[in-house]
Amino acid sequence: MATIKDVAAEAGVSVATVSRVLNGKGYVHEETLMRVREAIEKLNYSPNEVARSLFKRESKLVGLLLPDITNPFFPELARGVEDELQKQGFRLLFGNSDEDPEKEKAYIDTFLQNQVVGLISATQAFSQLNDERPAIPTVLLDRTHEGSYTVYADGIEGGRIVARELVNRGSHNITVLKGPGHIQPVQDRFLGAVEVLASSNVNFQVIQMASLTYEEAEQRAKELFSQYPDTDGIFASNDITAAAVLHEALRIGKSIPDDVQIIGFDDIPMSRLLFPALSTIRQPVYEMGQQAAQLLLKLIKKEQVIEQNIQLPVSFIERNTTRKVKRNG
Amino acid sequence: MATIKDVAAEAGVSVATVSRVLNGKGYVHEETLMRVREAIEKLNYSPNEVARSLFKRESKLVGLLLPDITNPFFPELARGVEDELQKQGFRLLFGNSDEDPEKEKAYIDTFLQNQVVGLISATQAFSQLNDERPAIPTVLLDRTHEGSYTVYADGIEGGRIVARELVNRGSHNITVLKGPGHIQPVQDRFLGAVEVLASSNVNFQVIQMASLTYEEAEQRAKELFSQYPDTDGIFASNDITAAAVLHEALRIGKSIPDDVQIIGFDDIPMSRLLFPALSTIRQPVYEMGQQAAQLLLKLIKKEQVIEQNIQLPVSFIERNTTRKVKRNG
DNA sequence: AAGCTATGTGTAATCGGTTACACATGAAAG
DNA sequence: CTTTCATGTGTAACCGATTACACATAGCTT
Repeated sequence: MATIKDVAAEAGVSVATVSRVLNGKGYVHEETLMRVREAIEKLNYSPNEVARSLFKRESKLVGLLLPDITNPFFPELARGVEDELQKQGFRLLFGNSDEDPEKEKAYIDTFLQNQVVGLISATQAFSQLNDERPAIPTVLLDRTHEGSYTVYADGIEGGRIVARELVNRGSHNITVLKGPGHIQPVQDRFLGAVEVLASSNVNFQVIQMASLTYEEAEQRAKELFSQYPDTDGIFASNDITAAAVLHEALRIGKSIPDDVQIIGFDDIPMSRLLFPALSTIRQPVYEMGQQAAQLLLKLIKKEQVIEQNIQLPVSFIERNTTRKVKRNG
Repeated sequence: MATIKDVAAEAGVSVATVSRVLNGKGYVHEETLMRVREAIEKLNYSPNEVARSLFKRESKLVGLLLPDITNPFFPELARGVEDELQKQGFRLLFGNSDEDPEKEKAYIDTFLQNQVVGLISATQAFSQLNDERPAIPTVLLDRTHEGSYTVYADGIEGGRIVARELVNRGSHNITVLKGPGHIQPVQDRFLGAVEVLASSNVNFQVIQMASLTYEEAEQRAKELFSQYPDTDGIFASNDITAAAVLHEALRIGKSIPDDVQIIGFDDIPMSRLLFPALSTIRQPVYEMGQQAAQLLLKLIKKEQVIEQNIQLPVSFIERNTTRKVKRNG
């Protein structure tokens, strides 16, 4: 690899001059400029970003921390972040933490050691790092935390919508599969749903889940149908859970949506491919990633940010696990 | 952030000594060691990886290039790679290229500028960079290229299995949705399937697709059923395509698998959740990622590698889009 | 007693950039 | 004719680590 010295020698100038043309700052004679450009071309030179980072004390890297890219909710998020950062020449250092605080810390440490200019985290553990938060711009994504910059979808409203739709479409006996309480956005969905259910004229019960994995959901779904056989409406907290519930319902011979309506949350790509296609709440995931990246970019450039917390709207996606609503009575 | 100088001052030694304890090489007096450790602890010091990289001329970073993490095939791959590298303290610089040579080049350039020690690429464009291949250890993943280190699944055998299963389970009129020919592993599946079909006593026809996206597949599926209404077996080239075909088949009232059998390829997570659950060829995706990482690690450490090309076996996953095979006639 | 070797530590060069500062030149201003 | 300023370029310090090399000390060997 050619260095700036090689280019300087080739062009017959000093390294300072080469650096000037590289960065387009300071005076450089037109002719010198040409010579340097030719030398760069000839040697196929491109500057060493590491040396640059060292001097500047910041890189063109951003750290992205996710719980698990394998969870179908996250690839779109990551893509939104990446597409937005990439435009500005930033690159992504990326890690899956599995919500394990140890791993989390290890990643953050090495990210910082690599002098990332910013951090985006969609992990719960991260948002709980009260003390010792990294001193660089940080945006929480799909998580919230007092005093942090955050981008998230309106989970409360999402939960309300689910409850309303279930009720409006005729469910009277609703079971909510409640996700782990320590995950804020999941908690919000639950709260929103309960708020509406409590003020509606329906029965409802809650089954607490320790995780939102397919495996646990399969188990809970069995319990659900044996414990509450009269359930005619289910809020599944996320689409993966909903998929498991849907499968179990079909397996035991329920007719969907006639016997039981099911609504998920997230609108991950597979939801439309389920059978029956899953009615769900759509979060604008890709856009959330983009917004987080844009917010981070502003923080990095120390531009003024108007909103510290960006909340994006959710919407109901009607598919075939809910009944058609009757119009005009 | 504290630097090595701060630590040296705190411990009353020179930076060289601190460096020695950091790297555990060279002589350090027991007592000095203690003092330095305490200073490190006290200042909460951790070495600047950028400065290290500059001097050593290599980082602890590996570049990972994917076509699109949003394609459900890739998250597992990425996870396999990451988990394996993470164990050895390597971090991932990651980019989606959309198979766009421009983007591809931009990513590779910046990866190199950041002095990554190795590269893993699952993109087609990359494997076609004949000249000007980066001079650092590189492993192609799910792609092949003469003279490169590669990790991939046995697509030919996978294609054969599909054809055999379709035929053995009673299809006589088979349509193959052939993926784009320039993607080697996709081509292999096709070749394997044709090899078996040609020597079997069945009719078959081929529909060429320009991509393997859901959108195109929806379109082609319509053509398929109108052009070849007698089709009773479909090889869909990947699971996403299979999902589209399956939906279209159900939409026009075909009974699956009685009227038409469908087999996909990849066994992405959604496949088991489709209805009917999709019979497919499973690639050991996570393991492929791991193997690629392990191979790369060996190349980086200049250990001897026995196989330049690692081919992993595929297997048939029987679910409900294929008919049960009759045993003992 | 002189010479070796093992141990322990510091000085300074180095990696490849950026930039403060000094200096030179020529044109314009007074 | 001196002063001033814009333009153009080079020298060298610096970012934060690593490491070659020099040097010092102490214990062994012969």
